[in-house]
Amino acid sequence: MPPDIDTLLSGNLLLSALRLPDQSLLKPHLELKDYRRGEALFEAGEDVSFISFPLGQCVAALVIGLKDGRAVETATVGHEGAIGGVVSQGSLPAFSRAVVQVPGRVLRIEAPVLQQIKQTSPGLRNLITRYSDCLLAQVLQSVACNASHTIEARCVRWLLSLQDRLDTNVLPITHEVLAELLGVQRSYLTRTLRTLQQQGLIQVRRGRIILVSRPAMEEAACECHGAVKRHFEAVLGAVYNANGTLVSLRATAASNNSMSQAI
Amino acid sequence: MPPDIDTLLSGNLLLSALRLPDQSLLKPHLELKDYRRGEALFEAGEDVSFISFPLGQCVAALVIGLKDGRAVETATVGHEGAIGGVVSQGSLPAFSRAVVQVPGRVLRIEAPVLQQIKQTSPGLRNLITRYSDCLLAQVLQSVACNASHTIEARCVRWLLSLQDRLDTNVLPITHEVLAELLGVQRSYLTRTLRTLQQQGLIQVRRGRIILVSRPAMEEAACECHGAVKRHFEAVLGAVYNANGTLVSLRATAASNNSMSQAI
DNA sequence: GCCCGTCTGTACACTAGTGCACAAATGCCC
DNA sequence: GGGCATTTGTGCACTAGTGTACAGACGGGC
Repeated sequence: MPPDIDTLLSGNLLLSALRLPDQSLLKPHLELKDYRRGEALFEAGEDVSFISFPLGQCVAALVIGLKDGRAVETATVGHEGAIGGVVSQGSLPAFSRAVVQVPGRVLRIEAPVLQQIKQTSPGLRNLITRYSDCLLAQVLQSVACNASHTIEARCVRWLLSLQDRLDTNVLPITHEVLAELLGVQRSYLTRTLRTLQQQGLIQVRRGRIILVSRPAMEEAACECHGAVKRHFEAVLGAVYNANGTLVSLRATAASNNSMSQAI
Repeated sequence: MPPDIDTLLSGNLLLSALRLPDQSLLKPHLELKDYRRGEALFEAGEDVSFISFPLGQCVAALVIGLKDGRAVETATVGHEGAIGGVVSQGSLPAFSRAVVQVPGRVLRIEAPVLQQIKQTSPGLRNLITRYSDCLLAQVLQSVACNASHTIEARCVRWLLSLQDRLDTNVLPITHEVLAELLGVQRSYLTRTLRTLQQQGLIQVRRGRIILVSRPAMEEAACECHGAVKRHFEAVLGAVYNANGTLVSLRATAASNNSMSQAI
C-alpha cells in the first residue's frame, strides 16, 4: 500500500509548515525516494535537477572533496530542511557533493517545477528564503568553529546536531566516518570519544555512539551548536510551529518573534 | 562635484553586469557611502536594512564573533559582489557582523526597495541568485579548508583572495589583523610570513604585505582559492563580461559556459 | 630629526593533533 | 558457535600550532 501523501509531507518540517493551498500546489510533483547510507543525492559539478526534503530520520550532508582524497562535511540537513539548489535555485552546477549519512526517504521535486510554483506562492518563497538563510548561518558558524575550536568540542557539537535530527540517542556512525566528516585523524578521534565516555557523556559501541547525558554534552560542546540553533529558532521557529503540529528540533526556549510578518 | 552615477556603477561588477533598464530601476535608490577600515556595515543580530555593493578597492568581510572574544572571517566581499541580506533578502536578523577591511565606497540600497525591484526584474533576480550561490560556495570551501589545511596554505590563500579584489600587489594589513581573521596566533603567523618571505613569495613591511610572485603564491596556496574562483567563473563569469567592460577577478581561463540562459 | 605608539621578531615551554603500525575486540553471517 | 571482515584501541615518534613574554624596529606626527 502506497503511503498517504499527507503523512509523508508531515515528515518534513518545511513541507508541513506550508499552508494547505501551497502544499496542494506541490503534491502533484513530489516524488518519494529511498536512500541508503553513503548514496549521493548529487555530485559536485553536476547540474542539480532536484530539490529534496528529507523525511523523518533521514539525514544528508553537504560534503566538499579535497585533492588529497579527504571529504569534509560542511553542512547537515535533516527533516528540518531541504537539500539541492536551495540557494542556487537549481539550474546551476552544484559546488558540493550531497551524501546520505542516515538512510531514509526524501520527497523530491524537479528544480524547475519548484521554481515555477515559487512564482505563484509567496509562502513557499518566504519559507525557502528563510531556510537558505539558516543554511548559510550554519555554514558560516562552521568556518569559525573549524578555525578555533578543539576536536573534542567540535565532535560533541556534531553529535548534538545529529541527534537534533533523529529521535533517538543512538547515533549510527563509525569513528572512521565521523573522523572523515570532521576532517581529523581517526585514531585521535577514537581517543577523544574514549575521553567523552570516561566523562560519562556517551557510550561507545561498534558502529554507534549512544548519548548518555544531553545536558553534559551541551556543556562540553562549543558555543556553535547553540548559536546556530538560536538562529533557526529566530528565523524558522514560528514557521515550524505554524501548523501547530510537529514541534521538533527539540525547542529549548520559546521561539523568538522578529518574524511577525509570517509566511 | 558629485561623481557621475554611471561611473560609480561601473565600480561594481554586479551592478555593471546589469542591463541598462535594470540599472535605471536601481539608480534612483542607490546611495553612496564611505567606509573606513574597521567600520561595521551591520552587526550580528541586527535587522539588515541595506544591501551594499562595494566599489573599486573597497573590501568587506563577514565575521563571526566567538565567546572568547575572537572574531573569525568567514567570507570576503569586494567589488565582485554584494553584502547584507544577499541570501536572506534582508528582513531577517543578520547572523554575522560585516566589517570593512579595506576602506572605500559602497553603493547601497534599502533591502525592501531592492526586493520590490526584484519582483519586476528577472535579470536582477538571476544576478543576485548567482552571486548568492557563489557566496555559499566560498563559505563551504572555507569550512573544509579550515578543517584540513595548514596555516601557511590558508594564509597564502587569503592573500591571493584579497589581491583578487584589489589592483595592486601591496596589501594593507597587519599581522595582528590577519591572524585574527584566520583565527590563529599572531606570533605564529609572523613566523609563517617570514618563511614565505624567505621563499621569495612576499615582502613583509610594517602594516602591509607585498606580493612578489603571484605564480609561486598560487603554487603555495591550498586548492581552495582556485576551487572557489572556478565556481565564480562558471556561475558569474559570463555575467561579469556581459557588458563587455571590466574583466576583473584576474580571469585565468576563458569563462565557462553552462550559463547560456544568460541573465 | 626625534619621540613614542604600534607593529614585528623571536625565544621558550607546552599541548593538540598527525601519521602510521599493529593488536584486540566486536558482531554478523553461515 | 566459529570464522572473518570490519571496527576500535593503543603505542610511539613527530609536527603544527598555542600562549606568553619581551626586545627591537619602524615610521607618522610634531
